[in-house]
Amino acid sequence: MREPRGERKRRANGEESRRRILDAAAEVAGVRGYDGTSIALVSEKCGLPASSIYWHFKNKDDLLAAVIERSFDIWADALTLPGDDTDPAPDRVAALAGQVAKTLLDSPDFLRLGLMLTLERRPEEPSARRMFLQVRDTARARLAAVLATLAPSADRDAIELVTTYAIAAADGLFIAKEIGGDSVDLMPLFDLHARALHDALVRLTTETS
Amino acid sequence: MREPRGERKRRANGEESRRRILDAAAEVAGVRGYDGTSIALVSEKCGLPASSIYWHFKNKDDLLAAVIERSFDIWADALTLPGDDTDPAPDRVAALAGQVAKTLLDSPDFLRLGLMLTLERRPEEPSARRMFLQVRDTARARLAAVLATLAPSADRDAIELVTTYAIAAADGLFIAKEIGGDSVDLMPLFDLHARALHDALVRLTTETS
Amino acid sequence: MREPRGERKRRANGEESRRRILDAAAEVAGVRGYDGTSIALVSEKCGLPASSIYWHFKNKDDLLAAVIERSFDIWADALTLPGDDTDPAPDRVAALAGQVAKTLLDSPDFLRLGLMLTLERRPEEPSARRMFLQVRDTARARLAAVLATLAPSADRDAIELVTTYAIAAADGLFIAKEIGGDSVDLMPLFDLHARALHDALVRLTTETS
Amino acid sequence: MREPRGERKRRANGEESRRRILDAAAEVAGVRGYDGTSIALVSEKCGLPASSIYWHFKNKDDLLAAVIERSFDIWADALTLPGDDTDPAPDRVAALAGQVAKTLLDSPDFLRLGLMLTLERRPEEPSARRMFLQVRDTARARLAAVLATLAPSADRDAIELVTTYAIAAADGLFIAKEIGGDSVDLMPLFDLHARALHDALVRLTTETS
DNA sequence: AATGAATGAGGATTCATTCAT
DNA sequence: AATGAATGAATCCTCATTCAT
Repeated sequence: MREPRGERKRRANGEESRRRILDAAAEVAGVRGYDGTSIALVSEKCGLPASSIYWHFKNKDDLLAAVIERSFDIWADALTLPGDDTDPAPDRVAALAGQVAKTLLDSPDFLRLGLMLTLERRPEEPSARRMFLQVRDTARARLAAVLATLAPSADRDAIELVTTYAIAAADGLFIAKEIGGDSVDLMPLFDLHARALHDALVRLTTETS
Repeated sequence: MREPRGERKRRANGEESRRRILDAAAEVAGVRGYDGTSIALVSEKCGLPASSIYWHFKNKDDLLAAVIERSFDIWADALTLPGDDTDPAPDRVAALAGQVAKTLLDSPDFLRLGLMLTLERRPEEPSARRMFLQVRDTARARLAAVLATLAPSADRDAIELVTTYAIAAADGLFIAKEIGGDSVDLMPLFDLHARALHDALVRLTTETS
Repeated sequence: MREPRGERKRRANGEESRRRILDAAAEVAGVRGYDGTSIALVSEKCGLPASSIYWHFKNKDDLLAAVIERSFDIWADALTLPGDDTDPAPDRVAALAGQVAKTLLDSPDFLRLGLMLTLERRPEEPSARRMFLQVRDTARARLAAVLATLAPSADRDAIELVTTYAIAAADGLFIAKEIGGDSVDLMPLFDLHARALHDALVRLTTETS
Repeated sequence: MREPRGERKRRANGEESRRRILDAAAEVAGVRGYDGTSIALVSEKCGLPASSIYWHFKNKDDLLAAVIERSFDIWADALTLPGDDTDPAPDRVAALAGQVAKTLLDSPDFLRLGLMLTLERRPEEPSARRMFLQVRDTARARLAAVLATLAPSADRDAIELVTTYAIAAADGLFIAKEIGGDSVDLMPLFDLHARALHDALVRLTTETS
């Protein structure tokens, strides 16, 4: 009915198309946020028509949730917790903080989109937001476990408090970097942060013992 | 304020309409972000037709910049820096942190919208974003000055570093509160933060002296 | 920003635009039904852009409900019940039936669209459908009242039965005309129908007396 | 039917798939009409992918025509014309009408979809519509033949008139039932209808003789 | 100071259909 | 006999903005 189109219809390849869509969506959403991410923009970036995106994902919400999920996996994979049990605690905290700083610099889309989703509220919570909060909670649990080994005598609530602070400051530093760009050197900031965490853990240990 | 008697139905009044629009826009934008804030939504919330919004503001960008500006003023007014020069430094830092925590809880729209604007990037930077970064810088300068009086011997770069960290962690704690809601008690977190800042200042003083 | 367009933007005239939209929508919907009536088609027919249609009507559903409402009013206005109380009953029934036949031929959009809406079922009942059933019920009540005066001794249920039959056969004859076009002559059919109604009324009167 | 043993999971089977598609399409189209019946909806209902539907049917039009054809066959099979030539005419008409009423209640999809198709007009007439009008004409011819045996002396045109009226009122009563649901009792209505037909036939016979 | 009406561009999503496998 | 993937056109509707009054 319609002319067969000059360029060969490229061989259908679901796996690859899905990846291309996710790549494009991650790139766009990491920069423009939920509302700012239009299907047309993603379509343009990935080279597939908008209707093809809907073959792979139920809707925009579903797409962005998948973006968050994959971004987290990539980020979590990059984050190899350093050091071993024989190292002194301060060094381990500092190394951990440095590692987090590095991965946030390397793959910032996950956190940037996640924070945007976190701050926005809309009538129907996007499942992308729910997904972010969920994976963030996973990461938080892991960090709490690490901190617990560093301050074995501290009680649960205290560990939770420090964990919350640790993540909050990391979020804030990420934002500071987003704002300041090259004028912000994250390394000394994360050093300062690491020292703050260490001191807090020490204080907890002595106070509760 | 300007209404001489309470009983008269107020006639068309530019000042008042402008305020109603700003109120509505602040409410919407603080929750939905830049893209999510549609003129139609603001119009509905404030009861004035969309075209009237355009009588008071050049465009959406202009409106949101005005929102940011006014929100900052309200926030800054609420933030009366406590204590005087004779109090001991640790108390003053803690009081300051507590004050910031309180105002963020009371009028969160300013920071929430600001952070959303900060994280988003679009082809043409909205002047609302520029406005936020500008007033934020003002606040930052003030904080740096306060910290400088608390650590007189520290050099400029060190003060800048601590200032950046102070603001970053405050941002992060604000977000933590947004996520956690009632399950997050900001007070002990800001206590922890205050202690971290104090220790950092002390360290700076001893290191550089 | 965009060039001001050669043809003068015609002077805004809400009342007239609304009418033009309704005219176009009635024309399209009377032929194509609910699903087949696209906003783009209506827009093309009435000369106003689709977005203008949405200024006048909340959505497609709202538009079509308005179409039904207005079509019914037009139809009901055209339907001047004939005869007076001194005429013999058979003549009055026949005249009434003839009148209905004539108006259905003249302004068929109302009934055609209404019947289409009636037959369709969708997850969310369109308010256009609800509107049709409502005005149809009004017409039904009026007819029942007329028939009651023709068979004063008949009981309520009997009148209801004949009313239902009267309307049903009229619907069916309308459809027959739609199918058959010029090959169907409605007049003898409505004569037959009138006689059937008359006989039924007579039977009711004698049976119940 | 063709399955030799009950226990085997049936393998790909064209006949069975075709039936499943038709079942789903009949269900959807009987409720939603031509436009409202999307291939995606049928696909979901029958469990086969959309592309499989296109393997069995040329296009949507072809599918719906097949639905009409099969629905008519089912309906016609259910309609066993009752009575024999020795019964008195009034009884035979009443029995016939009752039979029609019953089958319409039992398998209403055929008529509902058919009437929807009848009322809609589109640029290209769907073959489903053509199919409905065709089978409807078959049914009509059969009814005319029956009526002719009941009024042997009536002329062709008179029989045609009564046939048209008979079908039209049946259509209308079907619609009344669709609208009124349980509040409409078809039996007395079809009784009334049967009597009207009988009287008309009698009148024809006496008038023309 | 305000607003009813209008409007082109773009929003997400679904459509019927095709085609290589 | 069937299907996963793809696709252009069309769907309804909202967008920011303008303009005559």
